[in-house]
Order: sequence, then structure tokens, then C-alpha cells
Amino acid sequence: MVTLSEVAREAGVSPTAVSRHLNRSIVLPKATADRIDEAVGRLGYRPNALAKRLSKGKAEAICLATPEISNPFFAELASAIESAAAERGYGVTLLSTRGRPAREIEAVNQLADRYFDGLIMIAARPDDGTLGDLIGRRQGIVLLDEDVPAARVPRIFVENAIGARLATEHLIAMGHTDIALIAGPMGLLSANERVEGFKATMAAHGLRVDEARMLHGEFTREFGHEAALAIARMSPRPTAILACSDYLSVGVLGALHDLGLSVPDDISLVGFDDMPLAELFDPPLTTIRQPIAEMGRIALERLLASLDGVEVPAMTRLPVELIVRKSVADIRGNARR
Amino acid sequence: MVTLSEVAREAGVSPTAVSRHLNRSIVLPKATADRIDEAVGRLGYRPNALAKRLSKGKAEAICLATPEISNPFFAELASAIESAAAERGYGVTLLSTRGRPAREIEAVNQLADRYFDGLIMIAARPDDGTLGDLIGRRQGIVLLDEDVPAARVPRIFVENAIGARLATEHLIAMGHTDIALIAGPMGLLSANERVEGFKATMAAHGLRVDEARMLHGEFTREFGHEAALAIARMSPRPTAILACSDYLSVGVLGALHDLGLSVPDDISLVGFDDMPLAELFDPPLTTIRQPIAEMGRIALERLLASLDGVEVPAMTRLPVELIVRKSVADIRGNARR
DNA sequence: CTCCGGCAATAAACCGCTTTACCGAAGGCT
DNA sequence: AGCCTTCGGTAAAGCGGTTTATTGCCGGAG
Repeated sequence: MVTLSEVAREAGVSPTAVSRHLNRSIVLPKATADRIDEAVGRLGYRPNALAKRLSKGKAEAICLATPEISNPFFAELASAIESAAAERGYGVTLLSTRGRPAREIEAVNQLADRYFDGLIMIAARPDDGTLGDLIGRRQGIVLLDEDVPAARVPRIFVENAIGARLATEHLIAMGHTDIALIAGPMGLLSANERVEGFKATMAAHGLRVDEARMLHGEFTREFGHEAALAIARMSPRPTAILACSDYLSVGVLGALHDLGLSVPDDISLVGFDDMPLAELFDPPLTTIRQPIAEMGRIALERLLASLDGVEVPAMTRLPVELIVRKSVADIRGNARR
Repeated sequence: MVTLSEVAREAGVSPTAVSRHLNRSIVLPKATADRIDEAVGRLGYRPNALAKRLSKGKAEAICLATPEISNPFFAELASAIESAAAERGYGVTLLSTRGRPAREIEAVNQLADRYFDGLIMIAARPDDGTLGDLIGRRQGIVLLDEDVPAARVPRIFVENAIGARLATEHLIAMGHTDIALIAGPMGLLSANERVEGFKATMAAHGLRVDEARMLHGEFTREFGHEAALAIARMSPRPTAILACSDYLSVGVLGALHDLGLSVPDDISLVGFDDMPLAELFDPPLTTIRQPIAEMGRIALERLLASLDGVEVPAMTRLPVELIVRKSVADIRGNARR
């Protein structure tokens, strides 16, 4: 391991000169500069990142805390963030919280410990205040996709209510009036907003929504499965399901398939997220697209900006879009089954 | 930012005492220990990770270099690795190489720069020797899923040839004799082994394989799409396709669907990887399962072991398994179409 | 002949923690 | 009484860079 001092000795100058020359914080006469460059090359010198980080007080890295990186939605987000970060010379440390509050707290603590300069947090469940307190008004955090109420940090969300409206309107336009909702965890912002968007749209069309037809649970395949089973048993059976995440939809698809029910012939389904590969499902999933790549890019930009001390918007809302594929049946004019 | 020295002053002891006490490298009388603990608590002291890393000479982090983290196969691998690493107190830095050799080299350089202690590398394309030289016999690297020939580091691969044999035998058992192969990049170990497994199995069954029916290209959706189009145009058209990665299969499925060809009625398909969600495709994909979670866990274990200086096997082969779903038709007894 | 300014380069402090000695006092043994 | 241990702790040298303030020197202006 060759150090700065060795290069300096080799080039016959001081370590300071080498450091400043390499960081372009000094302009040396060509002869000296060449001697240094030559020594660097000959010894194969590479600055020790650990030392650099300590003396600069920057980790040159950010952390991305996701509920679960194996979820393609988060994986896609991670990809966008990593790519943007790499361009700016930052590393991305991954931290899957797996829905455990302790892991989310760990992420914030590691930020405090300077393991990284900033943190992009995708929360997974409603916060009881612990996380919010911890985040407080700390610098260097950005909340993505999901809220942690008490925290005073920049947020990047999508238009959840509009997405739910788009989905609901589509279903209504196709003749559905009895729609079940599979929502996310009670108390989670994105879940709430989607529920509200759904309810408001139903109301606007003079449709009643039965509380018993709105199921709350985690954004997991398992809960989607479970909820779909429950919905299939309802009587009369809803003609359509709005699932507030594609991961839920995946569970729904599996459950309905197991029951021998066809989507969309027996029951229609709209998802939310447009997660990668959703177009390949059986049937291709009609869903609300979140601009994943853009969310990631913007989250990173906001984070780095706030690290540089520039003021960033407290809240950014990104647009969503209805993607019509094959999971919704047109039942206009049909008799109620 | 409160430092060790401040805690020491507050507790009326030396920084050494605080450091050693906190790291349990000394046992102090209860009274002193309590004074230190109390000071730590009152000041809210947290050790600076940057300083710790420099003085210990360890980054407490490893890097996972994947071709593309948004690919569910790699995302799943990342999840397993992150989880195992977290248990051992290591952070995981993500680096998507996006198939660019420069990014792979970057990963190795960053390892040299001590950005992290170890590197799990999933190579993406045949190496011209550059990467191999760089990796050389360097400590702290493990190759996963894909080879870089010249390097003298531990490797964790699956039984590629056996997987290809299993897939081919299944196809043959279902009556297929004219099988097209969509292989990975020429010269990539996993691709080669799968091709060889396919050829050997065909030969063992007395079936001829036409070189023109074996297509080489990158492990991407795009190439899968392209290759499927080419295969559909062949005359006579093969009755089955063996795609050497599920990501390729995804492209195949899309292309055949666009052509109005049904899988498996018009053409059968077997994939490789059993990537997450493959069971939801239309049709559910028959494929060769790689034990993704185990691969990740073992890769991490091997890496950490080798960092600790313990000898690890130069090569580990993990078993694969045929997962029969719905993408292969039984055409035994059928007339050749 | 001095003084000043700018060039070339450096000494030394610092980032915050770890770790390797090493030291003084108290107690136990012979 | 003298010597050895153990206990309780510390001084100081790193780790490998960055950075601030400073120095010596030289040429030109006054």
C-alpha cells in the first residue's frame, strides 16, 4: 500500500505539494508537476479512500433504505438512484428494512454515525413517532414514496389520490359499480391518499362504498392473496378490485387463479405502480404507472442539493398515469352477475 | 458533533480509557465505567464511523457489482447478500455495471482504494483479459454466477450444464426434437456451459443440432425478442425454444405474443434462472431454478471468510432444479407441424 | 539599496478514533 | 524490607490524507 508520503519522498517534494497538486488546489511549475505525476505512476499510487473521507469529513456515499430490495418496484428505484449517484461520484449503500422499525432506525443512526452523507428513506409502515423524532429536522434525509409525518425533511411523492381516481374512473367507465379496494396499511400516507381518492371518485359518481369492501393490510403478496380470497367470498361478489400496489395485485392474481376465477372475465383488477414485468402477467395488468426512474433521479438530486445546503422544495409530487392493459372487463350493459 | 475526547473530559478520564471501555478491550472498576457510560449517554456520543474506519483500516462494507440491479434475478441476489451482510455488521454498496467494462474496472479500483473491504462481482460479459489482470490474485474478491477467467479468486456458480441438460431432457421427453437455443454471449462461462449441456444432451439422444438454430447474444430482453423473431421465421419452425435466461424468455414471450403465436400451443419455451414472478407470466414459465438466496448467502460467507484470511474453496457449484409450469406443450405422437 | 509582491513550496495542525506500550500505586510473598 | 504482580489507567504514535498559515527566495519598483 503506497502512501502519499512515499510519493512525496520519491518526487522530492512535501506531501502537501503532492496532495494539493493531485487535488488541483495549487499550480506547480511543469517540471515539478511532472516529477510528481511520474512518481504517482511509477509507484501506482492510489489515494486511500478511508483517509480521504475522514479528513474531508465526507463519506462520499448515500444510503438507500427500502422496505425490500427484491421487490422489482424498489429495485427499479434503486437502479435509477444508483445510476444518478454514480454520475455524481457518490456510492449507494443498500439497506433493506424488511418492514422492521428497528432497521429504519438503524438507517438513521448510521447516518448520524457518518457512515454516509445522506439517506433516501422509503418508509414501510406507519410511524408511531419514534422514527419521526429521530429524523426530526436532521440534514441529509429525503423521504421517497412514503411519509414519516413528524419529520421536517424534503419529500418526493406521487399523486396518489389522482392515481386512485384514474383507476376508479376507468373501472366505472367500464361498467363496474361494485368495486372492492385492497388498500395498504392503515395510517400510511400513500395508502390513505389512495383510499381517499377512491372514495371521493365513487362518491362523485353517486356510488356507495361499503366499508367492509375496503381491506387494509401490508403491501405484500401475502396480504393481496388473503384479501382476494376474502373478496371472492363476498356476496354479492364485487365485479372489480382496485389493489393499491402491484405487489398486492400479484397476490390477488395468484389467489383468484387458485380459485379458478378468471381475470378479467370473472373479476376485474386494477393495480398501482406499474411495476416492471406487470405487462407480462396473465392477464397483462391494467395499472397506475408511477414514474419510477424519475422519482429516483429527483430524490437523489434533492438529497445532494440539500447536502450542499441549497434550499429544496419541502414536497414534490410526481404525476401518475393510467396504463390500460387486459385485466379489466367491459361489462357495460351486462346484467349484474 | 461530540467526540471521544469530549466524553473523556466529561468523565474525567483519558480518551484511551473511553475508547477501550467502549470496545471492551479493558475492564474498568464499576464506578469509572459508570461515569463513562453516563457521559456517553448525557452527551449523546456516537463514534464517528469515518474515523473508526480509518484507524481500523476497515471500511466495514462490501460492494456488490451486478450487471443491473433492476433485473429481478440480481435484485433477489442483492437482497440475500444484504441480509447476510447486515447480520455480520457489514454494509453493502451497490454498483450496477450496466454491462460496461469500465464500470467493472471501477469496482475493482474502488476496492483497491479501500472504499470497501470486499467485492462480490457478477460479471456481465466475456473479459478480454483486462479485468482478469486487475483482479489477479487480489484478496477480497469473489466471483458470483459468472466467470472472469484469468482471476485467481473464489467462485460460486451453479451447475449450468446440468441445468441445460434437465431443460433439454424435459423438452425431449415432451416430444420435441427440433429445439432452438437462445444462448448468452459467446465466451461467457455460464453461456458456454449451458450450450455445451444442451448439445451434449441432444447428441445423447441422437438428435442433431443445427448451428443456425443456436443464437448468441446478450442476456437482455431485447436480444430475447430479436432472437424469437428470427426463430419464428425459421422453416421448418422449431417446436421449442430453450432460452438460457429468464430475462431472455421475457423478450421471447413478448415477441411471440406480438406475432400472434401461442406459447406453448405454437411453440414451447423453457427458461433458465426461475426469476421471481416467472410463475405469473402468461404462460407460467417452465424454467431451471437457481437457488438464488443460497447463492447470495454463500457468496457473502466465502467473501468474509477470505477477508479473515481463511482458505475457501476455489469453486463452489450449487445445484439447479427443473421447475415445470405451463410453457411446454406435450407433442408426443403429434405429427410434425 | 531597500522594500514589496508574488511564486514555489512546506510545516504542522487536524480529522476522530485505535492501539501499543508503559507507568505508578497498592497489595501479596518471601 | 525488598521484589513481583495486579490493578487502573494513560501518553503518544499512528491511520493517510487535507488545509491553513507561513517561509524563503527572487525580481522589479521606488
